[in-house]
Amino acid sequence: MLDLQFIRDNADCVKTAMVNKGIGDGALVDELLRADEERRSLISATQETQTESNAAAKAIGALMKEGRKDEAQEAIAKSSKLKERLKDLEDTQKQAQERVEALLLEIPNVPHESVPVGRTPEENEIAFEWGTFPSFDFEAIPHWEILDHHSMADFDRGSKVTGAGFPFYTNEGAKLQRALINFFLDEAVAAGYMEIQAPLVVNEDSARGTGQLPDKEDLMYEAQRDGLYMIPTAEVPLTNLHRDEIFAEDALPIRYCGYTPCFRREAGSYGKDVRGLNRLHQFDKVELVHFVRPEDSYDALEQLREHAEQLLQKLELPYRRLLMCTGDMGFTQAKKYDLEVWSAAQKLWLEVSSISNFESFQARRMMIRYRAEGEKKPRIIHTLNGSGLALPRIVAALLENHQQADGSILLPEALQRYFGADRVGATG
RNA sequence: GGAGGGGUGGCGGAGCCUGGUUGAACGCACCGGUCUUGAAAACCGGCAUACCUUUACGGGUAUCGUGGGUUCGAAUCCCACCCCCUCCGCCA
Repeated sequence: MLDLQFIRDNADCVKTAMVNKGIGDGALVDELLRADEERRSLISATQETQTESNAAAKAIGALMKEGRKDEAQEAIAKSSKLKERLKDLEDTQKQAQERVEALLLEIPNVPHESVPVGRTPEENEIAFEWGTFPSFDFEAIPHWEILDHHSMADFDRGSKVTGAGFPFYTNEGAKLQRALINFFLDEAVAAGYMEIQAPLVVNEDSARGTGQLPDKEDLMYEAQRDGLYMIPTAEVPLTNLHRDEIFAEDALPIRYCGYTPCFRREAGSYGKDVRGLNRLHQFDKVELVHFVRPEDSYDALEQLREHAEQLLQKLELPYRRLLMCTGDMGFTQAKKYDLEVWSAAQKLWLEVSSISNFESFQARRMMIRYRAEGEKKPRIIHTLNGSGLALPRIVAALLENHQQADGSILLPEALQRYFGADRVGATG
């Protein structure tokens, strides 16, 4: 959420941001400002009455001590009346407060000035492309056929045991998963990230902290009986790790990496482009998270992006980098890149990483702060995260781009020692 | 799952039975100052967070796990929930 004071001072800027993000016409901002004015006047009124009441109670205490019972009784009677008024004021003030908070949660983050204004995915800026498309002297086979051919995954039994979108990985398929996870984690640790193994379910406060709640509850599987949510990404536990904390300045930056399965309901997304590994309810991902000082967050964003791109280059996968336009970047982000790999048989781009700077938007809600050298008041930090990387589509791209005429898949050199062989399906 | 104990400021730790200048003793840590050639010690002072208000200085309100309640007044009494610890049981 945004700083209320910031919205007060920059109402027009926030309205423009909402329009550019395609979230309403900014009328919400005026509504919020009105509600806030009401809230503040109610707070003042309540506090005045409270002051009066506190003073009265103190005076009664003094009278009782001195044994002046009659005077105390008189004061008590007077104070009781005050209390009724206070109760009413407190109730309306609380309502006003809740209203402001609810409205505040509906105001999206303001895009960074470098973000292109646009409404649709077509208006995302293709900022960079790397690698060349493979050329085959045979018909390129889609990854689901390759998986089947080498018995690397079992979708049918996954459907039987759990449901669509929950495949089993088998044989070399399972081993390839493990190889990729280790590769991604080792690369992250070498780049200075601390490895974390996080809980796979989180409570409601955490889901709210990173912005999955309210609004996006359809995204998550829920263990209703216990009030817990299965994580849609490791971003949720890794960022909430420091909820309600105040860092010393020299503790920053903090950089975490974590592997977790991710669970997404993906309600209503059935149809095309969901074949094979394109879109699953459960998938594996290594996530990268940064906690940084505000002045460092845009450098951190580029570092994060650079790290993720390095992984794709080491995997020898042609990819492109998109700078997301205002309309396609989401509610909580200030700036976001997507990395997409080329799927050589499907002949389409698959998103494998999403790298975002949230500035203070998440951290404010989670009250993650730091004390700047020589400053009394703690400041809100900036948070960022990025995938490094999401597995299924990487597997799809590896299989499709690196397939050989003999049906085997030649693995990129960086991955071979993790996989323990130079190719998948060596025996044909 | 059963029985008991406990959650207080950056940390430790009083206060709770017997409600009344207790936002909270005391100690440690930390910051500033005096002293000192320098340091240590000693001494003096400062040292939570959010919000409201004020041009500013300042003033005010709330917060002792969380949320309700009792009361003129709650860290202190009552209820619910969450978390931690010890013992027993069960179990990877």
